[in-house]
Amino acid sequence: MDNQKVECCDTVEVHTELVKIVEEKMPPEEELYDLAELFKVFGDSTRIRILFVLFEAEVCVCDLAETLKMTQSAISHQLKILKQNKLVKSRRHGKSVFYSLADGHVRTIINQGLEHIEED
Amino acid sequence: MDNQKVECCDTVEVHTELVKIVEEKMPPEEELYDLAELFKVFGDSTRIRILFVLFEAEVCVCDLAETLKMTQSAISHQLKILKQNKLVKSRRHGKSVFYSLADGHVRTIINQGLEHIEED
DNA sequence: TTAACATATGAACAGTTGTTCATATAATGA
DNA sequence: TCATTATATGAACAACTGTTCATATGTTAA
Repeated sequence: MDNQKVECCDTVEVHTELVKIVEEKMPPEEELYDLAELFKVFGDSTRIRILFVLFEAEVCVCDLAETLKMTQSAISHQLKILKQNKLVKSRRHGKSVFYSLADGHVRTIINQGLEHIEED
Repeated sequence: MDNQKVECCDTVEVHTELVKIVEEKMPPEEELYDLAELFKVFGDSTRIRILFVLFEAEVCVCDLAETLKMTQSAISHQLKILKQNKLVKSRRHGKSVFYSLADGHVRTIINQGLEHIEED
């Protein structure tokens, strides 16, 4: 099978090879969806800012609201999304609920993102 | 300044310390916006699937469309977004335009994401 | 030039998202 | 119990996003 000489886009047979390779390596549909869902969570600057605060300390909701100059409700809604996606965890102490980072992936992912945008 | 005994949310003074620390470490507004913008690009399963194909090979638009079973137009629109954010680069060869990954951060970011969602 | 093929793009539409507002739930102390 | 404080949440609304459709641009060969 000499697929070097094949020109693009008017062929029928040769691309089946690419399709086969891709189908082997591509994660299943559900995993792709979850992956996109995860990155969607990082794709909002309010949530990014919340994560940056949590890089520094374990913080309660109203302190987050005050620090980021946003309403308690807006912060609370976003914290829910962060928690659903296991990027933060929470702990109740009296009337307050304290949030902190769930694991190290959060830092790694954000740092890789920063490296990318700082590149040029 | 004994800020250990301070209870949450009814204080005025002590939180200024947190605010100060956060303001020091938090990237500037524009950078946060760009960072969120970058992750937004990863936050769509069509674009994720395009990137997974490009992990395997340099591919032209119509092959991407065929492989992913989507219209050429839809793929083209998404490639534009990927290119604007410097995740892919392109090269024209005759009538076709071949796309490939722009740099290694793409793989790293996606792999970190996969690790996170596969964790539990 | 003209026809045919490959890709890019603008407009439109439906579906999604983030914030606000009002209100509910939860914990504490009097 | 009741009032107060802290947090969570549902509904509504405006803003944004991804796909489709029609069409434009770009390249090649005849």
